[in-house]
Amino acid sequence: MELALSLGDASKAFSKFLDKSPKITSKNLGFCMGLERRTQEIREDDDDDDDNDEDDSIRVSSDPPVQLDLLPFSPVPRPHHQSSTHLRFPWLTHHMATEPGSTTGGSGRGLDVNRFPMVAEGDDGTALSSSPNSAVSSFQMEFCIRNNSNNGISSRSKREFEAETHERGSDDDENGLTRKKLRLSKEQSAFLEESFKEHNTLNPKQKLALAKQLNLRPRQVEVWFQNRRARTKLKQTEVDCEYLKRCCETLTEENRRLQKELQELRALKTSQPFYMQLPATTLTMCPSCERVATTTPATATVTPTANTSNNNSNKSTNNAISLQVAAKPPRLYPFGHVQVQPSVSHSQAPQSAS
DNA sequence: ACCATGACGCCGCTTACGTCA
DNA sequence: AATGACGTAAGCGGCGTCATG
Repeated sequence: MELALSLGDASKAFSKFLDKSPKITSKNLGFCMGLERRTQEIREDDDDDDDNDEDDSIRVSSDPPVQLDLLPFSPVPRPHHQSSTHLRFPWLTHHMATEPGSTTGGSGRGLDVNRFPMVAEGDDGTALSSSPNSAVSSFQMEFCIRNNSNNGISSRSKREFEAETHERGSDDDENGLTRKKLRLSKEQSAFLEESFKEHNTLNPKQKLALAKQLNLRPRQVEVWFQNRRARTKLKQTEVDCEYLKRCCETLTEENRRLQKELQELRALKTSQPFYMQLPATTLTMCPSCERVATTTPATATVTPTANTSNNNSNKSTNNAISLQVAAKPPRLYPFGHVQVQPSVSHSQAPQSAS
């Protein structure tokens, strides 16, 4: 049995695992088990107050057994020009993104970040704002968008405007000594999410471009991506743990079943008269695990071999029971696109002689 | 070729703050 | 209004990598 357990960088671990097991293809990922219905949804979208949260949630049920087919984690970075110029964003669709003459500052994304003065940047891209955590950026962009599209500010924006105005005032009062909590606007977060979908890491150019477009400091973009990667990893770890837990449960159940079967066979062997022990059935016991495989000339065996690929344990133990599990939990990278397909579960694998 | 050093980016951990029930 | 849980932006230190001398 081969299981890949990774609580660290799962993607690397599993890719290594799969690389080392070239025969383990998607066809072999037949050890199917569903992740149990979790009380906490696996949510890839961190947007916390959208009404359509359910659309962004991944719900995986354990019944009936399902096979989790995974979109391959494809960290292949696209060329920057692809990722940064042709995105469509819902809040821009009708008003700005489709307007060829919109004042985008040449970005083509339709975010009018020039309505308000850009945060001055130093040579290294660091904003030369008076306050290290100046809150000008977040509101500016939202104000631009809403003002552009609605000719007015929503109540939320108004509230934020007042709050931020207050913050700025206090910021000036305290000369930026206290750490101010800057919450990115929904639009900024969505924009960053879209970028994260394209590439979960940033090169300096991309970082600067994003920062300019969102009217954020490059450091903020960098931090956002770091935190986003951490969140993704955390969720992936949760999924991995859940998956391994289910693996363990299933294997325990399988072990219990086989032990019971072994007991029955032993009882049968001792209770049968001597003359019944003809070579019609051959019992082979693995010396290490004391599991029994029976082979009859014409029928199948109790060996629930789930994988026909050559493996060393099979060779070393001859007819020992081989339950090979080679699968991987659903990958969330880069953005949790998990396709859940009903499939034949392991419990439905050939178990003819039982 | 080898080594020391600094810059840089990422990660893990942590803190501080905003939001919500 | 007070409070605790939770999410998240941001700080900090460590580590690996790379370029340079």
